[in-house]
Amino acid sequence: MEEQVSEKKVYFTVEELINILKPIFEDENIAKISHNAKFLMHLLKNHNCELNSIIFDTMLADYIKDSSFKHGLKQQALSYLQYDMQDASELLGKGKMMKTVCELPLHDVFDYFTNDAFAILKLAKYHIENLTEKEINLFYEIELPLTKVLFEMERNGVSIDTKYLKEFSDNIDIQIKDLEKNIFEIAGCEFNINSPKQVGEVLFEKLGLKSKGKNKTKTGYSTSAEVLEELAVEYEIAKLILEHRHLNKIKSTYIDVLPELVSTKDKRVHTTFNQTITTTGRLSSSNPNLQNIPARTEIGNNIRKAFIPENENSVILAADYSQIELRLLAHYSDDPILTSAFINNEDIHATTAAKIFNVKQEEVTKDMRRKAKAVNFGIIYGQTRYGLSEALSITPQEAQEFIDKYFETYPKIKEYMETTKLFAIQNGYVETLYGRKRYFGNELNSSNKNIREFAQRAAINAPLQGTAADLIKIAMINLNKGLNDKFKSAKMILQVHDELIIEVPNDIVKDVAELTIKSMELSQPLNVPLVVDLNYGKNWKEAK
DNA sequence: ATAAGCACGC
DNA sequence: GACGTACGTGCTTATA
Repeated sequence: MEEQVSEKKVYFTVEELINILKPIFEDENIAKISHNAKFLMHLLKNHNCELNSIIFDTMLADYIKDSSFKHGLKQQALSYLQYDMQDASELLGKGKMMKTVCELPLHDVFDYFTNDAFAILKLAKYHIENLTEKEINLFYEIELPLTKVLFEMERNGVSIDTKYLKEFSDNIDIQIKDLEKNIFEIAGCEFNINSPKQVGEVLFEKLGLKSKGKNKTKTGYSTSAEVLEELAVEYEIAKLILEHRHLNKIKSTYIDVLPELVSTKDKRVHTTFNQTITTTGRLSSSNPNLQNIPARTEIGNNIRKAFIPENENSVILAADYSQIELRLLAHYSDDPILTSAFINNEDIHATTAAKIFNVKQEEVTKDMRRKAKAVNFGIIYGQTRYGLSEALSITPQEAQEFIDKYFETYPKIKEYMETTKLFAIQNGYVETLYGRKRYFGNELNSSNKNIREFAQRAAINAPLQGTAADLIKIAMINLNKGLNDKFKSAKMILQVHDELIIEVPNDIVKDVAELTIKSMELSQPLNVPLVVDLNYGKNWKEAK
């Protein structure tokens, strides 16, 4: 009770600690082993200390070994070493009362730190002994070098036009208020439009609207976009609620949040790219998530105007892979029609449309192309007739006909999918071009049809999505090296799964564009061309 | 704090 | 008869 408020006792400062260790951290001739090196690199860099010569990272190694688990130090120590490590919260407390290590006597934290270090060393040994040659290769050729690239990208951050967002916010506020007024008028009462529960009660009880399809969830009425869209045909209020939801989503998730996250130090927003989260090998982005900035709707797309270069002497350059997963499907299946379509640079959805509708390429209508696009898209995910019927608003029977026709057209794709499933069932995993594995446990043999078929679809998708992830990671490593060597003033700032965003000074934009395409094409590793689309402009929207 | 419902991206 | 596209993050509300 004696250390209630005001004066926190500080036993030592982070600076003191880091300065003692700085000569070691920075010495290139002293190899280091870490758990989550990127986090430590940020911590040290914030105190002007580099972390050089990281030769192993137990978090990355565990992710490579099996992406489906959590990769925390404590979990790993328990499962591989049978160590039950002290939780940080036992030492520091949690919530508001949480202390920093500086507020504890050194000898109290000493045990904790030495235990950590000891566990990391033991785990590194464990992993090095257990990683296969292919996994070691994935580790040293891709994941470990990528850590450094991601670190630099996170530190670069991205410049945000806060003035623009403020105006946008005020503007959208007026529209939201307006919608609100109209909705309340039709409803004949006021309620919280942000509450699905209240929306359901108003629509289905007070107003007695009838939905044709299902409109129930576990807990009550469903007011999902799917349900509201169907209602919107007949009822104005459903349309208004949809619009309200959309505007509110855009405002509360992006417009009002991004400006708050601008760092006072450099006026830029710094995301975290998580390297060990997804089961397929993709990155994820958080705090904020800059991989889900709106793109589909006009209003959402305008958020991208807020992503700008630091000054007018630079541009935002965006480069993305064209149809990378379908190209990988062509590569893996070696299907002659799909492969030749890519080699001849055909419009792939139109080609598919011509085949499944039995018409000539030039007779393909927009609607046929739209349907074929949905089929192509669905194939990558092992989509069922039900999913496709939903996507196209057709019956499952009709959807099945499309799928049958598709496999008739592309028999080698059917074959590839069957082979992949069989491999997964026999081996319990599937893998990417670079040996990244995804395991399935017992799911592929589950007596539960849902679990079983879900796992089968994942087995089909994982090599495609995962290989695409491998490829862009390699491209990022190459590009980063090229930029650091030749174009120091250009900054890689974002990755969105098949797209890279770079901030480039005007005078070198042509050179950097060329380097980017070259880096992403990767000397054409597939039996179909890997094609990169590139554009630049004064903001992210213009770069698309 | 946590769960549920919903919606944004690829 | 219900359930039927992969992978994520994060908002708000409601409940505890």
